[in-house]
Amino acid sequence: MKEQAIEKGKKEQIIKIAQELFARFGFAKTTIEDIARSLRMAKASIYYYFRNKEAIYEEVIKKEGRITKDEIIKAVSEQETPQQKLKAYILTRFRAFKKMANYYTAFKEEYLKNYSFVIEARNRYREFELNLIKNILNYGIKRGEFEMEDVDLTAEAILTAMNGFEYQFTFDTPEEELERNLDTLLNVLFRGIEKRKG
Amino acid sequence: MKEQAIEKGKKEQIIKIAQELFARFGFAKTTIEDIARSLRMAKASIYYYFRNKEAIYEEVIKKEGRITKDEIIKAVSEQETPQQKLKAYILTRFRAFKKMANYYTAFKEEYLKNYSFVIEARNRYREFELNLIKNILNYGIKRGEFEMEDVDLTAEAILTAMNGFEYQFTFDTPEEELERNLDTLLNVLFRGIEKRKG
Amino acid sequence: MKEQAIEKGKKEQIIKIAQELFARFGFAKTTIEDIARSLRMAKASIYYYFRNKEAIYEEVIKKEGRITKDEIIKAVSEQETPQQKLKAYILTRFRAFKKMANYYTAFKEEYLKNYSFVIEARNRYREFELNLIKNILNYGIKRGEFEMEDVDLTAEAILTAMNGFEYQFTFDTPEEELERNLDTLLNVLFRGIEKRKG
Amino acid sequence: MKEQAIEKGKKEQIIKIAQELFARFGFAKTTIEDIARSLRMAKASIYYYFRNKEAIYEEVIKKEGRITKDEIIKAVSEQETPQQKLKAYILTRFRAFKKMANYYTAFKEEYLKNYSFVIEARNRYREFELNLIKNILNYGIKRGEFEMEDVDLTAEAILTAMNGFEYQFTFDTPEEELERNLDTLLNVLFRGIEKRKG
DNA sequence: AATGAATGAGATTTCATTCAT
DNA sequence: CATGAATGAAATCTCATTCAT
Repeated sequence: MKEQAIEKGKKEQIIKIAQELFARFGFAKTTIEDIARSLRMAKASIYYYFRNKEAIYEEVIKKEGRITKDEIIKAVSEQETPQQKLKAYILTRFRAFKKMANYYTAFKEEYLKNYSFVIEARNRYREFELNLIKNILNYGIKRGEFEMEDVDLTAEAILTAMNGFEYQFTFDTPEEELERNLDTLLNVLFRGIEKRKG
Repeated sequence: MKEQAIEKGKKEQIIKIAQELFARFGFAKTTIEDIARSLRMAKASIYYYFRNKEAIYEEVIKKEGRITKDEIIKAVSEQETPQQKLKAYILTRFRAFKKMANYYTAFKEEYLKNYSFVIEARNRYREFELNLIKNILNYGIKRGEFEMEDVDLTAEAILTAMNGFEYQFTFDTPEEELERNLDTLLNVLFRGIEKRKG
Repeated sequence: MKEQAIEKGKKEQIIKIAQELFARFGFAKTTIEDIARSLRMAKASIYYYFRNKEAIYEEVIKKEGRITKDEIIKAVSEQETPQQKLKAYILTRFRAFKKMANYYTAFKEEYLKNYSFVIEARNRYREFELNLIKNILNYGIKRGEFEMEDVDLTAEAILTAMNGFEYQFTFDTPEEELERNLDTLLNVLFRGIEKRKG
Repeated sequence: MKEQAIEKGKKEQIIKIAQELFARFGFAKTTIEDIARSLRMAKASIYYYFRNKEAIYEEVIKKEGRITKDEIIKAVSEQETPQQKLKAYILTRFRAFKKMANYYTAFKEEYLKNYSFVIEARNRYREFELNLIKNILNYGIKRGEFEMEDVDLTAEAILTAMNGFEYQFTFDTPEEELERNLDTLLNVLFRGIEKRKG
């Protein structure tokens, strides 16, 4: 039972720390030195495990993507009604992104988009989310709870709105405020704001 | 009638170019050299007009904030119904952000938030938007077109959803697709997705 | 009358020092730091004048090529007989290469041949020398002093032999020894080593 | 009968690979990692067999020197006439150097000359060659085939010319072209280029 | 008002070498 | 024997900033 067992591998440690630092300071402003210092390693040692800075970033992005998806799938499947599923999806997504800041940021910063793995990740993720939402909507329609003209377009519109949520989290909005906000949003989503005639 | 009149001031030119470059490559990845080269100036000359790189950024942010607000106010006031006003607001905001990428990005990147002027700008802008939305909602209620439990919360929820739109634009979604998407979003916003019983 | 007048330009100074250092330690073993220190400049200042290390090397090679050719042309044209011309060519070439070690080395080291400018330089130079030798040989033939089966092949053979001279200089053979050696070589070149029958 | 018997010793394997790599990329540009990777060994394992990089190089040089000399001696002794011996010497030397690039390069690169074993090798080799040539020349004189004023100087001149041949091989001249070139060179060497009066 | 020149500080990366196992 | 891991030292290169003119 070595210490490594606890340390779960230097490579993972590096990814873990890098994840935090990239999230806090961005890719360009996080230095290899920063990462090494955080781990009490020599700068050169990082290069034993990773080809270069970009390679670390790639791993971070992939890891965050994997976890984000897993968490969302789990949370959604645990819910019964389509309304609850939608809420679980949004909330989990929000909480995930809060932890997975890099994943999110990678899709934003123009210069990061030069990296092909960023584009791929972003496309795959969009596909994943769109499918998830469509599934929930169809499930709701089958259960007679939802009705809408075009499922695909509605899914896209919802995804768009959801992306607004990520925006919020960058500012450390307290969890409670967010949940309240989310409820209102869902209310609007389910019932609209227009007066129901008759 | 100096040449400056035509050139509308070197300072403004610098801001203009910086705006573009920051938008494209981010603050950290845009160099003073880049800015100078684009203007066919010497790097050192930039420092005649600006204390440092950060100062240029500050001006860019302020300018973008001013313009964004102006454009939104104008577009909203030109519309008649609250629905139209909301649509105009979202669309204008979207188009503005497309041009004012820095304004938007500044609010995202963690390390940029160390700059106090970024925080201030972001707070002021949030206030501005929240007020605008509330005004539209109240206007809709007064006209008997909208109904909702809590105007403040609904305004926040809408703002949140709107932020999702900014997210989209980073990926050069074609305008037509966006407008269609917006219509669906507005439809959901106005009428919800839940089946109307009876 | 500025100091620069005497200093004949920092760029040239850098080339001059780099030329010496590259000659002494080779391209790989000469550092930018070495060059900067020799000039009492900051390392970064070198980069003000040159894009990178390779760019300095390129200039050094070009300069040495230019000077080498000029010196050879001058020396050869000052001589009257073809024998004297050949001797002048070889001797000047030798002395030039002694000073222009980089030019010579560039053609040797395998990894330097990755640089296209090295290949170009080497080809251009070979062409130059081959033409020069052919001209001298033809001149000798016209004057009735030389005879040979094939001028082109002979020129190539002589060039090959001449390249042997470069080899010597790397070991700081004293000039007098070399001149004596050269005379013997020329003697062999002119008269051969085979016994003349009859 | 261990596996080592087949592998003829790890040490020799290392030398063999190092020989190739040094030849291709030069001493400075060949890394221990390169050598290890080529052998599918760990970098650290190299240090079990060799004190340091320089020690590998020393062995490479020594090995190449040994083989080069052996091959030359063998080739020369197999020929009958002094002319044939000279040709055999030059051709074998050329072919040897083609394979033994390090041996040759070591004598060139300034910074390698800091290593005493390089200087020694080079001196011993020069002595070896000079003696060989002198022997051939004397043999030719005894047989009444050669005549020359000073055997020692002529030997040095020939050696010098021979060195030109090494220069060629760096550029992958095809064998056939080289042999043709060599014949012309030998022709000049034997009979000179001056017109034979009478 | 403008800039050429220069630089300090720091970033990424490379590599020979060591050491514990 | 062999090697995974680690690192010091150094190399290349970048860039915001300063300064003299």
